[in-house]
Amino acid sequence: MYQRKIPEMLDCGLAVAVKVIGGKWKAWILDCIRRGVSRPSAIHREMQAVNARIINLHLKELEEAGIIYKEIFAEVPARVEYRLTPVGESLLPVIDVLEQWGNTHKDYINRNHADYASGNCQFLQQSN
Amino acid sequence: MYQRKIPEMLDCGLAVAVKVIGGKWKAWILDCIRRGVSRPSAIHREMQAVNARIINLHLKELEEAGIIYKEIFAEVPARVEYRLTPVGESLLPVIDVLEQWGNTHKDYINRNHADYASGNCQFLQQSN
DNA sequence: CAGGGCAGGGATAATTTTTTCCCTGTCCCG
DNA sequence: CGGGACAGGGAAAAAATTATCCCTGCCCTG
Repeated sequence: MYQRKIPEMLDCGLAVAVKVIGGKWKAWILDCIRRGVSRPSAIHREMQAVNARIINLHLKELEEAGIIYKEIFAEVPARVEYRLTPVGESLLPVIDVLEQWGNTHKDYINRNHADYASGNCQFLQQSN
Repeated sequence: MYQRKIPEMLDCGLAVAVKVIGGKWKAWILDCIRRGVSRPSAIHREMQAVNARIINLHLKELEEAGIIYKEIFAEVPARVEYRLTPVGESLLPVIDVLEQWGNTHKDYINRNHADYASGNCQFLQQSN
């Protein structure tokens, strides 16, 4: 693990939530697990675009946070499945809220971004 | 502005939402503005811990996304106030949900993190 | 035995974000 | 005029995150 040089402020609820869900692929991973795509190799297949190494790192972070946990079957060969902890379950509706807000406003935001770049933003005050 | 080398995937609502709210200090800034701390210098005072330069960068990003806009009063000396756009307003309940989830679970998460580090995590399977 | 799926991680690089430092102006007050 | 509040940004660094490459083992199948 990487040793932080600047301490985090995890006393604020928002900071904690963003920390947990804010990783680049965390939400996607959680969505996989929620849908039952729970084995590492399955998740890797599902997320072709993302390097397996990184998915593992994110999985570990989610595990450290207590959002998911690992079930290791004493089979041969050993099988691993990730599952949501209760707190992980409680995160799902939050993700849904984010997802829904994003879907509702993503066009606006992307358009605004483009307009801002070209100076056409509706909120840009004219300098007269 | 920094020129991205890897394109973003902003078709997913969740990615957009995280992008908007995920910056290190964005939510804090939005909270300031929501509470009426709307002038740059006032925000800087409120967020002593954070360098003014960064706050400005975040403000610009929020502005580009169309979450806030700048009102420049033609006074002398020029006065600036940031305000939430309608879409920015619509983000507030989302932030509240995040904040509330975080506050409810931050102790668990911090504890779990510590336990995980010391091998005491309730979800850690024992290797027998 | 050769090859492949599976779980996992070290070392290192690339990219992105955050931070620091310091500069430009304008204005007001004393 | 000197000092300070105000709005803003360039340049470069440090820090953090994400990405790439390649390795270890175990097992199974052919």
